[in-house]
Amino acid sequence: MANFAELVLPLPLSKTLYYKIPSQYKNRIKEGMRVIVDLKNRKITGIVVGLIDKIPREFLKECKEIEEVIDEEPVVSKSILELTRRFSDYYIVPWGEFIKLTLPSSLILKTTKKVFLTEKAKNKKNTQNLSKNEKALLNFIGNKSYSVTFLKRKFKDISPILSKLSRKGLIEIKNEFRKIKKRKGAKPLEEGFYQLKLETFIHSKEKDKIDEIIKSIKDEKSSQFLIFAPDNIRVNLYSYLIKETISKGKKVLLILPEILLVRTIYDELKKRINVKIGMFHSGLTPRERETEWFNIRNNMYDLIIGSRSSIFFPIENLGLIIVDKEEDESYFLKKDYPFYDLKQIAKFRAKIESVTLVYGSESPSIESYYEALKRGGLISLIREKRYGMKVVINYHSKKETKIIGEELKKEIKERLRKNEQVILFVNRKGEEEFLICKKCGLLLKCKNCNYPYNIYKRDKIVCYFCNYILPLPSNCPICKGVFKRIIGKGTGSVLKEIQNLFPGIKACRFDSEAIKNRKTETKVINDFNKGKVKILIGTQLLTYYYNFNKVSLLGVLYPENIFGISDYKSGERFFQIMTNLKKFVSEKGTIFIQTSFPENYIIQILKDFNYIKFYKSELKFRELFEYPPFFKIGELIFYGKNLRNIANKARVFYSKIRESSEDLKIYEPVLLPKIHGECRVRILIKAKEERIIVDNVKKALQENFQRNFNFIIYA
DNA sequence: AGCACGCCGACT
DNA sequence: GTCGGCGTGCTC
Repeated sequence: MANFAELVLPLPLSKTLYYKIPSQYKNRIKEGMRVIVDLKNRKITGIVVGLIDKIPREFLKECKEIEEVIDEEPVVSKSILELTRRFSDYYIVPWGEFIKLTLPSSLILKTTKKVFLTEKAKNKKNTQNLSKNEKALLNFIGNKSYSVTFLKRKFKDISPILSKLSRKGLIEIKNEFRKIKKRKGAKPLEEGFYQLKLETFIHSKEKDKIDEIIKSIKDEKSSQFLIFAPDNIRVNLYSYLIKETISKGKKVLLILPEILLVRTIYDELKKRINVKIGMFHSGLTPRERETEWFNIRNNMYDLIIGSRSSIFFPIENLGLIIVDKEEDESYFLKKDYPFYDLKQIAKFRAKIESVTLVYGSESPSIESYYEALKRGGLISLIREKRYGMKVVINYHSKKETKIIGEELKKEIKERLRKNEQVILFVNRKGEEEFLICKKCGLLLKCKNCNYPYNIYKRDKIVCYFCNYILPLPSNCPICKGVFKRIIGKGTGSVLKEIQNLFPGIKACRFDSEAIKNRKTETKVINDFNKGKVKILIGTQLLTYYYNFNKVSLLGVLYPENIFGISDYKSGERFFQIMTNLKKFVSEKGTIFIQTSFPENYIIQILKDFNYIKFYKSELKFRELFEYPPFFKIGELIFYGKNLRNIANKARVFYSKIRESSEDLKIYEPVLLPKIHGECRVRILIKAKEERIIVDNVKKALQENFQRNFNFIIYA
């Protein structure tokens, strides 16, 4: 029986720590269970990752006892332990931080600081010569206890009072857990047999190819496939694959990039497959998440449809993982700490659990297509049917103040005359209005994020990045010049212009700002499909929808906002958006692209909308400029409040990694715009192999850099 | 992360 | 003179 437990803590701490197992827990404790331990005088939740008899001698005397074992059953499965361990090592993220990602946040117990009166204070000893405020606080607390944060909110400037009272021994501040909940989720359903509805929508030609996938699932191989097919064909294939997998007694995880798609595909598959389907996305409340998490762990579902975080679900006996719309940027998580690439994790998991991995897309990322061609597993079901669709490329001068040019106006007018509908695509939401100084040309930007301020409610300015709001300044802070308003190019501005151009015609915005809930969403969709709304002005949000009327004109405004930015992926991104938008255009319809850069190669490629052609030209570009898939790029971002600190770290790291003898290209540290008031410094490292980047970054980081950086690889 | 220890500016 | 700012370092 083990005497010690090796624990991982949800902290940016790269080591595991040892704790003694009290005898009453020795029988019960297992790897993957949560425990409560004392760490430097505070209580935290740890995860057991190992049970051992002996620990290194030097730890013996500082080794404390585990205070409580929370779980009856492990919350982190063996394979998730393995997955997170390998992955945290790979991405240089503390193991505990990664395990934390896999659990519903409510399972990581948090302590709050609570204030109690000591016996001394209760007996009114030493309370005579206290200040008015101190007396008031003691009276307020009385026999109860309050959290420090609550008191801070209730009374102002309370910190000095608390520390004084505490020094006088009149109050005590203790760490206490919020209620420990031991929920187990719903009970699993009784074993039942589900009747699989058989459908015959798969053509024999396609069937041959997908039989390979079925075989891989059956043989428990971790092979990887890419299904290159339009939306409807992919969904058909998925439902076939899902049925086949489930009929072999295995489970399926289907990952989609957006909540909305999760709901849509859930509804769609529910109609087709008669099995227990679980749905999980970021729209669930914490309580719902926890329940669903336990339901999944308790084997309630055969198919789980979810967003990104689903990749960490404790699904046993998994046979198939599908990542749909694999090209979607949101799978590359660069917003919160730690950064990670969902597809990378899916690959690790597929390997560890011998699961077949399927990517699906109608416009695959260059990297995935390249890999599928090279390593096999490409299933191409794009029918090169000639569309009668017309692509018009129209020059629109940058100096032009009108958003809708004359030509486009004519086109729209023509459709309206025929009582046809129009979709206009703009890549910005809202009604942007910036402030520019007439005299010195200063564009007013947010001090936290460096994002230009927008005018808000006539007399205020707002940063749409961090929601920082300020009163509208009357003069330029630098030269005291007068501000001029610059109208932006968001959906709101387009709507206004459309309303001026075509009075009496009903037009509507379709972006995350205009579509705040499902009610407005369905209303807009219905109004459009019934023909009440003639012109729909939407952002990229449109690409996640299937259920719109086809239109005879799709207007694309300012596409250079997408392909024009200096990012090796921007061309690909634009082609993908256009592929997604194409589905809204009727066979005889027109795609009208209004741009200041009509000669750009990506615009020219749109003329015949051929993925293979696009792929070939893009691949050549990637090769020439040493971008993925030929070269991998490691991105390391140091962040923190104090720029001097971060700059130091970045400098030390930079000089260290430059000493490495390997074939690396290292780019000098660059200052990035602030996010949430934090400074960021970025260093890029290029090499042919991921491994070379990882190893060298690790070597250069060493122990002194345990936190305050994010690392991710573009592969 | 959060808590302790340690060294410099404004104050009862 | 002290209080308290946050920079640095450690946690079994």
